[in-house]
Amino acid sequence: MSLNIYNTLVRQKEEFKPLVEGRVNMYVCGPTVYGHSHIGHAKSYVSFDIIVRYLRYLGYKTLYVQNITDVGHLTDDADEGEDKIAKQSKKDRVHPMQVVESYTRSYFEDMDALGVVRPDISPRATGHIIEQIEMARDLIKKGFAYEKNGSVYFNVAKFKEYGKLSRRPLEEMEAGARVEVNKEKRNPADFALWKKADAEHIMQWESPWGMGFPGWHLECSAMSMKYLGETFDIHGGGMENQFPHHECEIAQSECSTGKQFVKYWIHNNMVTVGGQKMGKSLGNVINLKDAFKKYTPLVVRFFILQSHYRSTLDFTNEALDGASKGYEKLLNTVRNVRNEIEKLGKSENQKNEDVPFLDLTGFKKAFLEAMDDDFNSPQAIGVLFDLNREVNTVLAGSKSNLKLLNEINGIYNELAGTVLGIIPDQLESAVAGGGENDLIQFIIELRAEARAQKLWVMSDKIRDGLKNLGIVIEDKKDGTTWRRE
RNA sequence: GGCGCCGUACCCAAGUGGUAAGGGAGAGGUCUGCAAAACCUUUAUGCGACGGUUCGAAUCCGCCCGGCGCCUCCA
Repeated sequence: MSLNIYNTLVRQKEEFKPLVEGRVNMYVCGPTVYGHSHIGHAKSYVSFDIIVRYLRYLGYKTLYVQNITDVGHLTDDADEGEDKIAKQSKKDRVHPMQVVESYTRSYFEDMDALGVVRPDISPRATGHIIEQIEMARDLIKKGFAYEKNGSVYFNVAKFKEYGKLSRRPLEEMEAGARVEVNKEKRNPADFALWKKADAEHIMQWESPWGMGFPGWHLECSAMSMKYLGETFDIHGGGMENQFPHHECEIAQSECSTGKQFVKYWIHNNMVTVGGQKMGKSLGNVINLKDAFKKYTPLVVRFFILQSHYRSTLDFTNEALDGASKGYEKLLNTVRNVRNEIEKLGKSENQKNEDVPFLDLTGFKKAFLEAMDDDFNSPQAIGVLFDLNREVNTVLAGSKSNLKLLNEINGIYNELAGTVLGIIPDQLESAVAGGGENDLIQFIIELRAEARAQKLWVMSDKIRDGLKNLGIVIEDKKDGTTWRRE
């Protein structure tokens, strides 16, 4: 089977064929850095993270570009209102660039915690003003844009295919339905490539049309094409950006180059909170830094991957708690496999005889088939749990050997680790030595003696005490193991 | 008003023509000094309602009900 991707452009799954054999150029709309990241960012970037991870797993040399928007988004309409970053800088009483810097760091901090692999290039809009001006100038020269009072607008009427992504025919759009029509525009649907800046506007640059700043949509076109070429393989983003953002990107890019802009458009769905849209206006935005206080980042990641990227994800404590338990179950098995490997590695007895049969190849195949089908991570995780059950059975039995366990460990590392990114780098081992671990091991030995003498009150007290310290004791046939909660 | 999505057990969630994955929770059992973990069994003749197409539909078509999103900044 081969990789199939749901392409918004054609509204169906298509077999993935890169423009250049063995290579993938991919761009994803990044965050506007004027506040801490929220769970919506988490869903989006975790989703695209497994797409990048899987493409790389399949052997594609993947160049992943994700912008940082540090200027240009306005609070109301795309072309009106206040600059959000400028607004935040006034509120925090710091320079806009300081706002941008601190929230950019915050963003990467959160994404790192979620195990999101960093983009190869994270271009900033303010670092590409020249490219944006150049593109606007080119579009004027080619007759697709016009200047009016120091601002530059894209003339939507000049691009017949406008609306092909979002399937909104221009003539059916109600002009000024909710936003007052800008008098400078020839057509209400025209959008700004460049905006004239007032004197008090802090972030502004010199241009052929006077002092100003770039329009919202321009940065993504200018930066993606700069690093990925005039036509590239994949462009991703949130569904809410299909219109107008991505539509405008297509219009300005294809008019500028005369070529197709993007081959596959991938859109991820939104997060809801208690069934309601999450948004600033509703005041129900959940920041990641807050969410992480209650759920570890990898639980959040696992929770996200347990639903498909094109489905909405409802963020509730009940659902998170369920995911948390399931995740722990999966991790427990991986931990036990590793413990067993260390233990067997040290012992003389390799227990080679009668090794149970485990169809690891079959599990791997099922996993990959799920991922091939438009990155169906929930189904892939289902396969992992099927495998889990059989591995637990092997672990509970007396028949296993190092070779089999190493193969099992390899599969977990490959599928759950490399592809899904849900196994932490550091998974404590109860067998490995080291200061605190030795101490815990010593306490467990004391308890073993108490148990040998049937001093149940004492042994239970030790168990409870360790539990209160976050250390869980498990008595097994061949001894006691422990793990941190 | 225009465009679009969704409705699967108590909760979360795959499945898009061949007879309901997986996780959580619940019940019973095995193991255990007791726990915990793990394993086994069990929990939707049923996939919002009603019609239709088909040998066969959760899956396709129609209609209705309910929820949500976009059209305005948002991942």
